[in-house]
Amino acid sequence: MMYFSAQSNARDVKPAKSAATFNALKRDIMLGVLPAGASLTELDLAAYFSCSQGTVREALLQLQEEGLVRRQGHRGTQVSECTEAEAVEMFRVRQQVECSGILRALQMPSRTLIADLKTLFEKMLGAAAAGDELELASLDRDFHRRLFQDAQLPALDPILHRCLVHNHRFKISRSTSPRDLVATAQRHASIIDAVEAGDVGRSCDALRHHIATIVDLGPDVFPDVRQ
Amino acid sequence: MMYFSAQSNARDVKPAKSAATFNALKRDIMLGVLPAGASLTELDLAAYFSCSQGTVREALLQLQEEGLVRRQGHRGTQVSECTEAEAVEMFRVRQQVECSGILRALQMPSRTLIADLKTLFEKMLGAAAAGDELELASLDRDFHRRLFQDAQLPALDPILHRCLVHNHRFKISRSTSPRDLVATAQRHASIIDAVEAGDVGRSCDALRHHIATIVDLGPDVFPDVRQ
DNA sequence: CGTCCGATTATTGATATTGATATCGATAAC
DNA sequence: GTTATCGATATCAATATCAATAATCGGACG
Repeated sequence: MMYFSAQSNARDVKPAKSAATFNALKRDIMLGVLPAGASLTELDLAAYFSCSQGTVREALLQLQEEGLVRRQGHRGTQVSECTEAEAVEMFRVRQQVECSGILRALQMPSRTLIADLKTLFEKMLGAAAAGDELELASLDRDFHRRLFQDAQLPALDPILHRCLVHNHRFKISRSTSPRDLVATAQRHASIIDAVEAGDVGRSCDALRHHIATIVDLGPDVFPDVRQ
Repeated sequence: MMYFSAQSNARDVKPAKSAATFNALKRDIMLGVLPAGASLTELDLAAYFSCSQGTVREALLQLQEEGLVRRQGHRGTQVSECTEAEAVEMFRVRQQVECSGILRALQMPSRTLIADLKTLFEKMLGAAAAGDELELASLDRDFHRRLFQDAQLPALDPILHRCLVHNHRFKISRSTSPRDLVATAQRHASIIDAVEAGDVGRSCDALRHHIATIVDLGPDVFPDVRQ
């Protein structure tokens, strides 16, 4: 007999019901099950997810914060578009923000940085081996945000997160066939190596190259990177 | 006798009650009345603004989306910090995003762009003359976002808005004395001139210089701009 | 046949109430 | 004296209900 809750996973301190709605919608939008432009009404979602309108609204507000939906008062909520032009600009923002971040992070990295990155790297390899592209993207966000966390620029984190979500959505929308997810995960190794070595220049270069080569956007987007 | 509502101000098409709470809190945070780190509890705010907890929550979620507060489940809501390092990085993001934006905008500007910018410019001069630094900042956001609107990159707009809000908050926090607001407003004239002339290169340069010289952050932040 | 006005409906906005969770201090056991 | 447990309080989360608003459709009128 068990007198204690089996679900006391220390991870995921957010067992909220709105989170379940949020995650389900996010998944469907990221995978294209809900196409851009699709209308979402609060009461329909509430009925579908067996929760109240307020809970749905909270989930929709979070989705809006990640740029996945667009809410207009009294005119409904629509799934946002995901264009290449926007993806390009977000990749550029990422390059700028993440490279500035790694410069700051390496000046005083937290003691667990390397270990945390390696743990996430292992999980990414696992997700890639399992063919779970969505989980791989989520772990990739965790990886880049963990690295940026040591930059001590918390106000920039939501911006970075937004770019990461849009980039992943764009990448998944472009993946016609089962890509080589393992190679995608493996691409983080050089970043970890450079950070572990404490080499600021090499870390910045590795990160810059990593971001520039996530998807092939043509030679004009990142002129300084030869792919 | 009045047969029509006197409050039918065409402006502010969002007469929502949560907006009033949002605006009041935003004002107090921007002006430093609510200092960084201050705790905000939903029920206290609901009592103060004579509305319900849900309404307050909606306002707080909007504030979080603008980066003015930080919400932690069951641990309250705190006013966020506003550091110089973050402001610097956000200025850099702005330079990147707005300059890319103006390049796209000038390829197919909407017919009302120039007129809209000039209208906002006049309003900025008015707010500056009235000494209303907060209104001037709000109009400055409208100006830059109107310009960016023609870039057709809607997913980037929330990022730009967030940077603008943080930059304005930082600038106001730094303004010890009544600054020369008129000069600040006047600084937008050269951008309008270049855009009206349709000169892409000059527009981009004007915008880049404008952003780099909003506040004096030292020579290392924007090395390519001689102030 | 087209246009304007009004009722209908769909949708979000607001409120009050109840429930869940975390934090902190007091108390008792060791 | 230290630690562990329990309970009180503060706070957020969720639900149900009602109100306000905007889009839509159809008929009357010109």
